[in-house]
Amino acid sequence: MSATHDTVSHALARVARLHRIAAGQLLRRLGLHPGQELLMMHLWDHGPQPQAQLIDLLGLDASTVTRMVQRLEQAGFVRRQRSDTDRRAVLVEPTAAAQALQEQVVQAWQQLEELTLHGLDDSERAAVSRLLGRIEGNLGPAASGS
Amino acid sequence: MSATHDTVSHALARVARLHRIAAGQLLRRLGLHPGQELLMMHLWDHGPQPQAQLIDLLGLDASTVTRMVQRLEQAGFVRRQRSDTDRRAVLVEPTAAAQALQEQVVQAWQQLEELTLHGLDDSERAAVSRLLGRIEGNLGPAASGS
DNA sequence: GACATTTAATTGGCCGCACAAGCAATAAGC
DNA sequence: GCTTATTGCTTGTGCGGCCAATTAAATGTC
Repeated sequence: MSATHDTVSHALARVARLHRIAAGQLLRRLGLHPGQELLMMHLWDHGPQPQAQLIDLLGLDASTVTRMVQRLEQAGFVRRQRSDTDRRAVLVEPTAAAQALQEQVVQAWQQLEELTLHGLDDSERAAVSRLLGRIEGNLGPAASGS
Repeated sequence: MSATHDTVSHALARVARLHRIAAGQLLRRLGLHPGQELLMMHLWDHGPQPQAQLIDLLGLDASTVTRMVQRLEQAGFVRRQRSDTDRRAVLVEPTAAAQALQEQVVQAWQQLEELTLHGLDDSERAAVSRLLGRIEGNLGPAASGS
């Protein structure tokens, strides 16, 4: 197969894109765009919280989260509220509409998970988790030499 | 750690983003944006080819490739040429400037690969490749049941 | 030949996402 | 107190990426 570089990096990029597309198709009918569901899930899990927290937890850029939250607010899924104790912080909380969505999102996410891991047995799934974790550690914060 | 859903899907999304950021940092100084290097590599590997081919090979949306190629052309890395045999097709070919870049890109890509897989032994690396391949198959074109 | 159909590419619109720069409020140093 | 970081968020800009709709050329059908 010619390809001198059938690297993991290539594969990772391709898989991630396919995965994102799959997620998009599942989430589309719920009115969410891929990426937003991660934020919403954090909100559902940990309750109302300042954006700074979301930024940290999701590992996203602050500007990304700002705009994502703005759009989610416009879509009616979250509410924003300036904190009293710290007037620059913004608290984000899910709306009732979002609560109603939670179940469906979780379901879609399970579908996606099953689609992703279809045909892999338990030990293989464990291996995937473990290896992805290792890679995440490698690419993570303490980004190596220099 | 609370999180009820530490799914592979979550991990995959996070890892892919980290990976993309790492790629971005390595490619930035070369004047390329993450994603473009994949296109260029295909061009280097398989020579001048119509966009349709690139779209197919990369698995990207046609519109994405159109604009990516436009930007790469503006940046001076590719040339576009309407095909004589098929007047709607556009042939894309790397420029000399791009050729000069190839080596550095390949190097950056190797660095990225090493960073990504740092600390994993051969068998683990093989496992990553194999498992990603399986997942890619699952998410791929013939998207499963129903 | 005249027609509909498929294919190649493009454009418009919108989102995720990052980096860079900026603004306002808080905290730290003196 | 006043000045200087530092922190939390926002806006500007630009690319990757998708989908939907459009144009133009090539095929296919009658």
